[in-house]
Amino acid sequence: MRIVFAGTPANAEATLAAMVAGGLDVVAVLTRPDAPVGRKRILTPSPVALRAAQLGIPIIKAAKVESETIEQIKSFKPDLGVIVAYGSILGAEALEAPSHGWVNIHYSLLPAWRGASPVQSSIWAGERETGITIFQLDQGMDTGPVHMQIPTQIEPGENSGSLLKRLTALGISGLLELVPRIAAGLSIPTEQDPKLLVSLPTARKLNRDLARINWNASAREIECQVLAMNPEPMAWTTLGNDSMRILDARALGATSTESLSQQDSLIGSVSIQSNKVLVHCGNQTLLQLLEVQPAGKNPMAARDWARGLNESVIFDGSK
RNA sequence: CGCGGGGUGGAGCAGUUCGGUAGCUCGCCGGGCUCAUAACCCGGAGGUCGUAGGUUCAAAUCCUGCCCCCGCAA
Repeated sequence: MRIVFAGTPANAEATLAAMVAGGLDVVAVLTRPDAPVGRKRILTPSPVALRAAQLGIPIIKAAKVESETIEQIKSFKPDLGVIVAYGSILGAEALEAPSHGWVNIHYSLLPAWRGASPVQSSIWAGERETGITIFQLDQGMDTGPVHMQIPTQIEPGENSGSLLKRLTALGISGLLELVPRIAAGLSIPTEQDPKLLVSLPTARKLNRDLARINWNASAREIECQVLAMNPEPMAWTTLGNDSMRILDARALGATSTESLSQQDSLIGSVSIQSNKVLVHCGNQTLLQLLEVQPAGKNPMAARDWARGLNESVIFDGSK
């Protein structure tokens, strides 16, 4: 099987590397163009582009897959396309470029959480199980027929970064198993339930506004939000004029609000109890901060942050 | 030249405005108290205050150059 691989970020890069290491014949790589990165806006190739270059695989860089790009793809005479977080939609013509079409590794159990942010969305929703789905790409948004799925538990306290790593590994093992079956014509994908495709929520693309913490929510809801947003775009709140990122936090059991003073029970107020940094959230719940990052500082343990405080602190309560 | 914050013993901070030989909360080491402890008490080690130069009797503190880290924005 001559395979064209499309992808852009780190998890796609890991998948590409594993495919090659696993003996798959990747004849070309499609990735997004170099993009400015960081404060200095240094033009940087995507992780996939860097890996492909290292592996000596021809690279096609394109932001949109249009006629010229499609011709380039076709010139490699691919049998199958594999796409992982490429970052752009493939039209009908592009879908037909490889003779067996494209398969996509999606990081949820479709039809749940189709869309741009399946990993974050499932954590934010507080779900306990997720997984990977490898499906035949069609023109819809993650609506194609499913080749295989591998479920996995979401561990307590697991954030999007670590979950994505695990799902990437699952996707790789699934793909390495699936490709030979596709080549042999043995994998017959099953259609997704059309009713569920419509009724289940989609995983919308996250942005900074969605990552802002509303302390009126319950501690458990905020915990899920914090874990979902880590590492991107990272949950945050404000303290006066400065922003502060919350990297890790846990909702406490419902029992510990009693010892708080009146003032400490204001929404968003921070108090210290037996070495725990607690924020009073909505519905009489408490969130224990574990790791934070004030603007301009490096990430630090919440305890360390609290140590340097001179006065009582109240986060801005709502948006 | 996008905007902004910051570099002070292992950690997080104060001190810089109005120069005068380093402080707080922890951690660490030793000892004590305790049934016990992340609690408490006593003692101790550890810092050329990012770096280079300048001003001064004297610089963490004032002036200049440089390096590094980070938030926002993109």
